[in-house]
Order: sequence, then structure tokens, then C-alpha cells
Amino acid sequence: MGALRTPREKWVEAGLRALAEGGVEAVRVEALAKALGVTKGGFYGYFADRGALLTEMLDAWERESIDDVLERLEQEGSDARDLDELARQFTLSLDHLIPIDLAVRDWARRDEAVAERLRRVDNRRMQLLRDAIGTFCSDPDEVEARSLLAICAAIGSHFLAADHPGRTRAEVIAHAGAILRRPPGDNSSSSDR
Amino acid sequence: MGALRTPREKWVEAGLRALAEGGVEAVRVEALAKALGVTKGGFYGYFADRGALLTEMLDAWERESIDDVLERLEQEGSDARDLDELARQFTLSLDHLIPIDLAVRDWARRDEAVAERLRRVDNRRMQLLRDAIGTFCSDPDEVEARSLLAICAAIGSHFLAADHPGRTRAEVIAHAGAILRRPPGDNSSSSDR
DNA sequence: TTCAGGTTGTACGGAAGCGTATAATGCTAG
DNA sequence: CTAGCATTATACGCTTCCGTACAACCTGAA
Repeated sequence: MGALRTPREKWVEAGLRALAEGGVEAVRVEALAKALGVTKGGFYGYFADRGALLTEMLDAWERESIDDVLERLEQEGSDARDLDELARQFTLSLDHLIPIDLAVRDWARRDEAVAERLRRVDNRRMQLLRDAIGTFCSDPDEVEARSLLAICAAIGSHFLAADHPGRTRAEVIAHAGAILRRPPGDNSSSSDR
Repeated sequence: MGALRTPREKWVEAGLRALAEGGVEAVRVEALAKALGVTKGGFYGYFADRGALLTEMLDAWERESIDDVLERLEQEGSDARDLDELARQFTLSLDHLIPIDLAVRDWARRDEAVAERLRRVDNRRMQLLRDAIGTFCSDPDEVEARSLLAICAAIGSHFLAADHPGRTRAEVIAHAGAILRRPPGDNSSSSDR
């Protein structure tokens, strides 16, 4: 057989890179070919059309986003129920995934199939947060609200352009994490008993 | 003179509608013309090119986003320092602006000029939040962190696809607001005295 | 070495989209 | 009513992109 010079996976990788940098609209067959140093000639041997590549890209992203984080947490003996550790693993393993993640979120607003995948990923992450926060917080409503704040901070801070005079964004985020980790005091207005 | 059938402003409005629905890439001259029931013939009498329209769209968005909210707050006698009231006015006046806002955020990740405008808007909103939260919170670091959590929740919840079993997203948001409004108890780990 | 297979380059047709040029149109003032 | 002028429609050239067709090419096996 002929050699497999730029295999299927290369196209997916290049597609995800383009997605991260320029959004869905930047995922163009001919542009990816140029980035790979070939022409689009071989592309249609692997994929029916551009849509097929986009689907496969989402498959890869969903797998990495869910499996990688979970495996990393479960296999390295770290405690998934520690919010600190969770945040660290998130930012570590998601590091290169974040730009893709953000692009997918915008994409999902206009494509229901993408939204469905994002829902699976987000539900998975929310459950990790609930478990972690549940270790020091008994009221389920409070757990849910804190989890929402945590994941919104993780997402939203990348979409936020505001400055923090005299501070670093990372410092403010750290303080926000401390707030969410604070055990609810008796001054809580909710019926916590 | 001839009549002004589809004035400059119509193009900007149509552009913002397209931006809200499909992102920057959906702002196409010929598509806007069709949406306005005309052809692109007259477009280039008002705008040098597509970029000029985009700039003008950003002008309009920035003006509305900042001025409208501020005027609404200052003129209606409502107390800008009440977080509840602030949140209400935000969701009210930003209601139809939210889709545009989200599209601009994604756009800003790839265009420094857009990021600069977004920074102005976000800084303005952050200051409103700081003022409101500062009324019941003395530690500046704590104020900053809570403001960040608040604005990230406002933004991020629109990019989040997760479900909240047995609850409404609005209910969880309401609880999150209650957390952020909770005066810091003595169990705070910060040097708050 | 030769040949058959998959793989790639090149060329094509068609659809959008931009921006320009020019003709048609319809107000509106005089 | 008419002439002038702003507005609009139409047509064009250009570019980019998609997807297809086919020829050229490599590679490994016979």
C-alpha cells in the first residue's frame, strides 16, 4: 500500500489549532492543507466534507476534555474532592485546551449539536465541582450556587477584559477561590440547619 | 435632495442584529442588504468598506452599553450601590444587548481594537460592581474578588451549558447573588479588621 | 524490477463575498 | 412639470473557498 503521509489525525489536529486561533470560520480545508504543507488533495480521502472534519474535531475535543481530566485525577492519586487540587489539575490539563474550549462555547450558541456536546462536558465538570464543594458544604442549593460561581469564574475570566488596578488577575482569582472555599458561617441568611 | 430611504443607521442596526445572531463572520454586506430589502448598492455611499461598518457598529454598541446603563441608573433615582438594583437594571437594559455582548467578547479574542473597547466597557461595569459591593464590604481585595465573581457569573452563565437538576438556572443565579451579597463573617480568613 | 495501491498535486466548476462603475429610479425644490 | 441629485439596482472583475476529477507519484509487495 502507499504510505500514509499526513494521516487523518493530522487534519484533526490542524483543525483544532485553527479553531483555537480563529474560531469555526477559520477552519478552512485549504488553509489547513497549507498549514500541513500539502494541498487539499488528500483531505477528501479521509473526510466526506468539511462538516465531517468538524464533527471529528468535536469528538477529539470532547474525549480529551472529559477523559484526560478524569484519568489525570483518578490515576495520579490526587484528591478530586480538594477544590485546590481540582483547580490546579483543571488549569494544567486544560491549558492548551482552553482556547478550543472558548471557541466551542461561542460555536455552541449557533449550533445545537455542538451545544449538546458542550452540555455533556460541562455537566461532567460541574459534578466534579459539586463533589469537591460538597465536602465542606451541606446545603445542596449552596453547593450548586458555589459550583456555578466557580465554573463561571473559570470560563468568564477568559472572556472578561477588565483590569484590576494594583492586582493581577491571577491574584483576584485566587481570592475568589478562597471565598468559594470559605465554609458557610452562621451569619448565612439561608435556612442551613 | 433625494429621500433617505435606508439611512446609515439602518445598516448599523442590521449589522448588530447579524452580529448577535451569527458573530462577526455573519456580518456580510450583501446579507444585510437582503435583510433590509435592498441591494448593497447604497451601502458604499455611507461606508468605505465592511470594516467601516464594523467600527461604527462597535461605536454604537459601546455607547449603548455604557451610556444607557449609566443614564438609566442615574436618572431613575435608583440606587446604583444596591447590588440587587444593579443586577436588575443590568439584566433589563442589557437584555437585547446580551447576544451582541457575547459576540463582541469572542470577537475581542482575535482583534486587539475590539479588545480595547471591551476593556473600557468592562472596566466601567466593574467599577459599578465595586461601588455596590463596597457598601457592605471593607476589604478592597475582597471587594475585587466578589466583583470578579459577579461579573464572571453574569458573562459565564451565558456560555455555560450545564444543567442544574431540580433547579432553574435563574434560581441558582439568585442563590449565587445571595452568596456574593453576604457580609463577610468573622470566620473570614482575611485580615479584615 | 515491476506493478498495484493508496496518496498527493493540479485543474476545474460553481458559489459567495467584496468593492467599483454605471445606469435607472424616484424625491423634491423651483 | 421638470431638472437635479441623492439613492438604488444591476453588472462586472476579483478573490476565496468548497467539492470533484483525474493524472502523477510514491511505496511496498510480488
